[in-house]
Amino acid sequence: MKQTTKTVEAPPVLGAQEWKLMELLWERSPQPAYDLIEACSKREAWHPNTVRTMLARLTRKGALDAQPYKNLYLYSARFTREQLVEAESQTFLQRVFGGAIKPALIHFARRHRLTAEEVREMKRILDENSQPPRA
Amino acid sequence: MKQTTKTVEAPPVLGAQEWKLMELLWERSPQPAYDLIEACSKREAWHPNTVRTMLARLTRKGALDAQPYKNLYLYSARFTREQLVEAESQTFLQRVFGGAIKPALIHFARRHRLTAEEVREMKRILDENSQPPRA
DNA sequence: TTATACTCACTACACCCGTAGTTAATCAGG
DNA sequence: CCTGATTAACTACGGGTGTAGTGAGTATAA
Repeated sequence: MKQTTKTVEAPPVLGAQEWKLMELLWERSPQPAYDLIEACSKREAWHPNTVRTMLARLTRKGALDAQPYKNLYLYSARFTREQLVEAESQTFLQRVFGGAIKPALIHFARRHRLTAEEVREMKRILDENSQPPRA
Repeated sequence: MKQTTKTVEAPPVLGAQEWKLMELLWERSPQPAYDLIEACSKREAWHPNTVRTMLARLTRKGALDAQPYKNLYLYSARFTREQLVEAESQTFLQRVFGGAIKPALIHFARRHRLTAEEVREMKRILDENSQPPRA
């Protein structure tokens, strides 16, 4: 069997507009090009062909799965939003903070005012996720 | 006086490699191309011309200032690291989290294990920055 | 003063992304 | 069966980025 080293496929890198298109696919998959074009022409005022090109590229990149159905394709996301977010976050961390999480967290916490409620939530999450992995 | 609306210049968007080059300039500015080429050829194994091209582009983009000195240029960063980090973070937040800070913070806090010390620090920062600005 | 070794400038090229026009295949209606 | 509408495919193009080759000017060493 033809099988390379890379067993687990890494999610591809997306551009800003491509993210927006993916959002639609995460809301609902699969979808035919028509629906996506419809939605995009409203939400983003994109030309139909623009959407089609993006669909083709996203498919080629492996971000989407294009399943033939009658005379058209049904597109669906091949990665969850979480997976893409994770990948993009890694890239971002690497680029901007040299991969270190702490300065990033500090930066975000400093730059954005949070409500008392949000602060409580954050603290809770910090506690949940900071237990020394003693097991 | 010729003065457009945009008084405060926005920092340009940088590629991944460009960030690495900028790091050198943030460590020390100004620097002649030679030193940067030297450093890059060690740290990143880049071809001298590659570095020069990047310097030219960064200068054209307004990320660097090229000050003539004798028969060469002294390059210096025109924005602080903090400024670039801020800009890049905004873009990232927008792309990936629709501009919302909370999901981003949650994502980062969840995905990365922090030491107890770091958790304390984060909490302190959260407290510092969440006081309702009552003054 | 001439060759050498630097400096910077200009050019190249592949691939990505945003945006869209053009063409070919096909399905549905008359 | 022919026509019109729709789908998908192919082509295009400008700007960005990573990577580098080539050329032109100049300061310096021999």
